[in-house]
Amino acid sequence: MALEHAILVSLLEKPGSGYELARRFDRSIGRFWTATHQQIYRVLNRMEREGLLAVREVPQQGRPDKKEYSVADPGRAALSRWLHEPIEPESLRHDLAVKIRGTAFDDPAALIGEVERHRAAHCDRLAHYLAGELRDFTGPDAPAPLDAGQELQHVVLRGGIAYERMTIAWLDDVLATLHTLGTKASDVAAPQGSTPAPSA
Amino acid sequence: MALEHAILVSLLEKPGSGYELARRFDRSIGRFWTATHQQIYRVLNRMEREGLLAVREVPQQGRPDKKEYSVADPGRAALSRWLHEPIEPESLRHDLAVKIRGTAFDDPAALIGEVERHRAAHCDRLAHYLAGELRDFTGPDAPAPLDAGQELQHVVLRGGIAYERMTIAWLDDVLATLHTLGTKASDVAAPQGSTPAPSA
DNA sequence: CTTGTCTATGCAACGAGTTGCATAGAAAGC
DNA sequence: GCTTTCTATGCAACTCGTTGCATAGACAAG
Repeated sequence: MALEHAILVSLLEKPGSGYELARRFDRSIGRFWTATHQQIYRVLNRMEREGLLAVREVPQQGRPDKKEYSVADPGRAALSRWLHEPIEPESLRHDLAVKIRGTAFDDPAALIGEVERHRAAHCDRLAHYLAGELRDFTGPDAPAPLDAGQELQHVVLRGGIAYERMTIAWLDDVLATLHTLGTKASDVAAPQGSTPAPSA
Repeated sequence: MALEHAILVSLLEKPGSGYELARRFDRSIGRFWTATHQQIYRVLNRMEREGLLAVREVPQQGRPDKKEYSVADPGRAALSRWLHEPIEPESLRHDLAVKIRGTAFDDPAALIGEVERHRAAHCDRLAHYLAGELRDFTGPDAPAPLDAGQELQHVVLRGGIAYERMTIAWLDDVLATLHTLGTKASDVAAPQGSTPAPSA
């Protein structure tokens, strides 16, 4: 279970409540993992039961009390053990790629809007990552010599930036392909079923 | 549920049994999705019950009989409906990125082997994709004018190629970072717990 | 003064995905 | 003769992940 390890890393970087973790996972520049607050609360409870985490009730005023979690020694040991285990290179699950191949059996032009939406979302993320990089690592307000943790966060962020740039370029390629197919529209695989293609 | 849609696309491209689907999902050059045979059999059964697929028992000699699935009209319609729905841009879940950030609380040098292993795996995949591209799309044995389905498969494959190239370059960046941190080893975040760092 | 948003936590139910095991005939290698 | 590998399907049990709902006080906008 990698969520467990992601939580350990995040809590080592900075202790916090389930709510705060959920927001970090949502909005963190390093955005290397996603999880809903439900999942996080459930895993936090389990990890606390197993002694991996320590909890501290923090009373607050003007807002509900919170439970601040931090990593206990067994949690640190568990993380260390995981770091020394080999893991499998991840396998992609890319919905949009499924849609692109699926559009061979539908109207290619109909996918253009969707691809453009995705492209815009990836441009947003890229801008967000670049702003974060400037703020935390390469700008004038960044700490002068970065420590090891910051260097590692930076290299992960560079990965995110490279990913977004690559994806945007690929989506441009996809759009060009869809436009080309749109012009010579009629060589779409003939639908055998309920949705006959209007022959322009 | 995107597995359902991936199965529809794959069966439209070519009908086949659960076993064959599992192998396609495993080894397909387009490798856009992963699933175990268990999951595939279960979903195939459900989709058949729902009338999305048609089955044909195919007796074979020298090997067990198989059930060849193909897409029925309602399945085609379901795919078409899904293609016209917007989907969210996928969110990454990158174990290795978690490990990289986690190594701030451990020995950075210990991760080098792991990262090299991943790099090698991505190089293999890239070689595999490039071979497939040459065979199916750009080489002398490829069909001369590609039809729409092939163009779309090609652009998805180009995405896979771009992803692997980007990843390999990023892993080189990661390795360089880890080596740099290895030389100035002692500014690792001081462990507070059970694993004291050996000061080189 | 009502609606909506933000902080903060959680239950219940469901769906997605994994792991281990079982069956069973054919072929290939040791 | 034995083990392993390949084809082919499936059950059972489990964990992981999502969705909908509930609570509850504080604050801001209309």
